[in-house]
Amino acid sequence: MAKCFIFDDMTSTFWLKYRSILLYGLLLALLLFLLKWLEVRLIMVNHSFEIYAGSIALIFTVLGIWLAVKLTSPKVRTVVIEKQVFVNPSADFALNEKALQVTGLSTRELEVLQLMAQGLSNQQIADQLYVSLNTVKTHSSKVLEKLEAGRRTQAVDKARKLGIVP
Amino acid sequence: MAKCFIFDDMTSTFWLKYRSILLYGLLLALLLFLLKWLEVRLIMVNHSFEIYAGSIALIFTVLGIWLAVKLTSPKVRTVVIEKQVFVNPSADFALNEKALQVTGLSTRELEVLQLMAQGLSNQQIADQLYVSLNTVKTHSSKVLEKLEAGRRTQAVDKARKLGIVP
DNA sequence: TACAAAATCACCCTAAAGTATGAGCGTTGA
DNA sequence: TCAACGCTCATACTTTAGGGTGATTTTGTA
Repeated sequence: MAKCFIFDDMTSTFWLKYRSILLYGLLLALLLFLLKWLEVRLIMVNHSFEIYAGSIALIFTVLGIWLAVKLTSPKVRTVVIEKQVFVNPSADFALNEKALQVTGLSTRELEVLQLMAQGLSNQQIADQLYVSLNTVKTHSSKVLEKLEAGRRTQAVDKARKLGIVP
Repeated sequence: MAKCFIFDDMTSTFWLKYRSILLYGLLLALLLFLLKWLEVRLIMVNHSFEIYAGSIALIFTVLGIWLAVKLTSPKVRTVVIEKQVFVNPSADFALNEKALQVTGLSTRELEVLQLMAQGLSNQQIADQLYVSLNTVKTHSSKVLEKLEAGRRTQAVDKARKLGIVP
C-alpha cells in the first residue's frame, strides 16, 4: 500500500538546502584561523597593515564571488522556438462533428459532399454509390440547400472551412 | 513561415561590460577611502584590529557577491515549448511557387482559379475582375486544361493539393 | 522593332449542374 | 399505428459550365 516517506524527504531537502551554509560556516572558521595567523605574522613582524587588509579584501572578495555563484539560482530564460512544419493537408484532418450536426446533413448527403469535394461529377458519384444520377442530384440539391450554397464549388469551400471535408 | 529566434547569450554588449568595470573602479576607489578612514579611526583610536578586519571582510564579501551577480553571464536553460495551435486553413497558406510554375498557369488564370476555389460562378468572377463572362470562360477553360481537370471542382481540388490555392 | 505570349471578347453548341415537384419504400420513435 | 425522416428515383425545366473556333489588343522581351 501507500507508504509516505515524508520524514526522509524533508531531511534530504534540509541537507540540500543547508549544506551550502554549513560549508560556508566551516570555510569561515578556517578563514578566521588563517586571518589570525596572518595578523600575527604580518602585524607582529612587519606591521604591514596594508598587506593584511589587502589579503582580507582579496580573500573575502573571492569568497563572495564563490558564494554568489554557488548559491544563486540559475537565471532561466525561456526561449520559444517556432519551427515551420509542413503538414500533409489530409493527414491531420479530423471531421468536425459539431459543425456537421449544425448543418443537419444526413450520412448520405455527407458522402455525396465528400465525393463532390474530390471533384467528381454527379454521374461519377452515382456510379460510385450505386445509385441513379437523379438520386445524386436530389442529394446534392439538399447539400447545397443545407450549406446555403448556390454552386457545388461554394458548398465544398464552405464545407472545408467548417472542417467537414479534408 | 519559418521564424527563427536565435538568442545569443554571450553577446552582451561591450558598453555594458565597460560600464560594470567602470562602476567597479569607482566603487573600489570609494572603498579605499572608507578603509583608510576606518584604519585611522579604529587603529589609531581603539587599536581594534578585529573590527577593522571584520569590516573589510564584510565589505569585500558583499562586493564579491555583487560582482559575481553583476558580471556572471546568466545561466541559460533553454526551454522548448510545444504548443498545439489550431491553424486557420488560410492563415498559414504559402503559395507553392514551384508547383505553380509546373502548371504553367498565367497570373490571370491563377486569379480566376482562386476565385473559383472560393465558390464564385463565372459571372461573379467576371464582375469581380471587370471583364466579360466570355473572358472568364476562356480563362477557366485554360485552367481546366492546364490542371488536367474536367470540372472546376476537380481543378480546385488538384490546385489545393498542389498548394496553389488555400 | 518584331515576335510570342497573354489577355480580351464573341458566337455556337453540348454537357453538366441545379431547381421544382411528386412519389414509393423502409426505419424509427412517440 | 402513424407521422417524420431518410433514401431512392423520376420527369421537366432553367441555369451554369465547358469545348471549340476565331479574332483583336496589350505586353513583355529578344
